Amino acid sequence: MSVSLERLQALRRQSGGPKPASVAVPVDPVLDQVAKLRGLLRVKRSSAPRIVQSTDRDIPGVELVPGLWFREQVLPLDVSWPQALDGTFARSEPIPSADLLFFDTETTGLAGGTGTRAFMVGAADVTPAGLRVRQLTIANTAAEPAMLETFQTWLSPSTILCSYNGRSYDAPLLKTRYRLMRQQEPLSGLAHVDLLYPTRRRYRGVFENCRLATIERRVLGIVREDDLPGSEAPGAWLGYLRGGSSQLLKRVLAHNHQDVVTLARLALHLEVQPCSP
DNA sequence: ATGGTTGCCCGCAGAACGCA
DNA sequence: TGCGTTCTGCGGGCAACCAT
Repeated sequence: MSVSLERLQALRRQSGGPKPASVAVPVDPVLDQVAKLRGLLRVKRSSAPRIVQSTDRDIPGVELVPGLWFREQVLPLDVSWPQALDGTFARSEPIPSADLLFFDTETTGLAGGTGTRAFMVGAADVTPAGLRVRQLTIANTAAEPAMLETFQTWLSPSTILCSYNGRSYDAPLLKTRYRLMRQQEPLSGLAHVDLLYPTRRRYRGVFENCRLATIERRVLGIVREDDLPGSEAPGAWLGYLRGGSSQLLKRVLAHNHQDVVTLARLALHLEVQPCSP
């Protein structure tokens, strides 16, 4: 269960009980953000966010608009983040941490082009409270424009995208989807640090390959439990679309969550352990 | 002055590699 | 499996250096 959900449910419990009229309920940042996102998506209904019940079709998080699910978690940082990363490892200028947005998509396939769509977008950024991980999942194809629109609100002109092979895969894919949805494409103007290349420079010939899963296991010591391979993600989503269980989709969500967390940790690692010249 | 060798830079083409 | 990026190797051009 997500941290956000627990907080939502706690608030719900609070609201259900008797409370003095004079006591002001503090603004919950998650609910506040959901309200803002709904405003941006021009959702008119004023009902409270739909609270997830425990059924087999559940997707963790809050349903922003029909078919678009949003989940946010804030993870405490186990290390202190510098104000800026020395960009040497990526052959770039110093990278302000506040501008970094680690992101990863889960898609319906590898083929690229117009036939492949992203059904999940995960992003992580460093906040004073910790590493904030936000994820969007669509439960039907009609929700894709709303997902793209929401993701765009996470970007600003100073955003520095950070991904693993995202320059070649995720970003072009998203750009295509924005164009197909007739939305303004927000990615092209942004700086983009792709950790694949500095990782290769640093670890080529050291490990069997430079896949993200290999690097996180061998370098960061992360061992994933019950991880769903990326190749099974399209099937998990399509199975859900056809009325199947959300069990596999939840594992995709966990996989995507771990991916963006790993990106953040890898960036910090490469900053400390720069590539060979 | 001339010719040969060496090293560097640049552009190009193909290979390698990652993504789900 | 397709795609985009980076890396790598290669060859050409050029300058510097040295020997004759």
